[in-house]
Amino acid sequence: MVGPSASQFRVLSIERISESLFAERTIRKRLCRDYGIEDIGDPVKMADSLVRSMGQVRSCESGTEYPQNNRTVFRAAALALASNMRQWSGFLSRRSKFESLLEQYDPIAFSRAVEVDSARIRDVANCLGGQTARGDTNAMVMWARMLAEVADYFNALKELKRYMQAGVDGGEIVPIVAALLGSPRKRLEKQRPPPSGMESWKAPGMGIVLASEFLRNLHWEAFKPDRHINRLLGRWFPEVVRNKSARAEILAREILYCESKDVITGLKYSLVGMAVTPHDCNFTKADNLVWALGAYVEKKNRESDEVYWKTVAAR
DNA sequence: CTACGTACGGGCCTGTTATG
DNA sequence: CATAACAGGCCCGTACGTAG
Repeated sequence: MVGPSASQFRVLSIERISESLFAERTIRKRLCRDYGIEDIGDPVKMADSLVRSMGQVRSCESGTEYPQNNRTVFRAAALALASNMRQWSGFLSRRSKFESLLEQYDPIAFSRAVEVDSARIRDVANCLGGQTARGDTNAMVMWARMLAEVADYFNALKELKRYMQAGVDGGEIVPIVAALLGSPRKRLEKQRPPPSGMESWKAPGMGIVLASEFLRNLHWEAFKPDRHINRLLGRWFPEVVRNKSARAEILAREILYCESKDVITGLKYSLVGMAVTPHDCNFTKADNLVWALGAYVEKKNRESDEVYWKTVAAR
């Protein structure tokens, strides 16, 4: 094996990423505008604000803890779908309208409203905008109908997680559940059927990527394997990608009974992301910052040779 | 044969980036 | 400056593969 000795390995440098995110004036201004954060000069503190503004990391000081009920689940699903292929900052300006159209994320009220009000689906789609608006809206309706039929989806999900946990490393469980919700295989569903009221564990409108976003909205720590993440991690940590490849295949095949390239790739980059996150940083924060770097600074085919990692002693 | 799974390509249709 | 090309995630239909 080439590279650093076995007692050392490379992890993301949150400091370097933060500095690079806010180094250039125009990009700094755009990030401040898009996420409503203050330009206070200190990139590490601004990165914290950015991550907090993305709303997926549980913050200890604010007491905005959501109850573990179907409304919370519907909110997490709807926001994940709302993030699909659209500029988040644009959505934020229409968010309150979106929330009233979705009956404040009450799945029963929303599915009833859709039955009664024939224009509701179109209104939600118009509110979302973008190429996937119709598909995302349809998926939200399916989520609402599904949740209206299930007593306690959140708890069912926790039980599913506990069941899937067997024979799996701690950090691997969230990507596995995301992959399962994205493309559940029949064999697995026979083994672990969905709660009564649901035909399948399939998360409407979501593959492994959006399902990771969904779980993160429920404050499950995850690395969402989207295109920016895959591209940058593949560029920065090619040896880790190679190392995780076999593990991702085993998890897909033996745990999920799935051979899909999409699922294996998604699992692989989730594992890579977690492996290169430093100890003092949670996965969601690292993921949010790498994503922002990919979306705003290190754009596709125009990546710099900046070093975004550091070498640390083995765990 | 059935049941199930995977690969692949087209469609969606807009904001961003490249090209004339 | 206007126009063309592309990116991005998911769904669907089709073709094909494998196990029982």
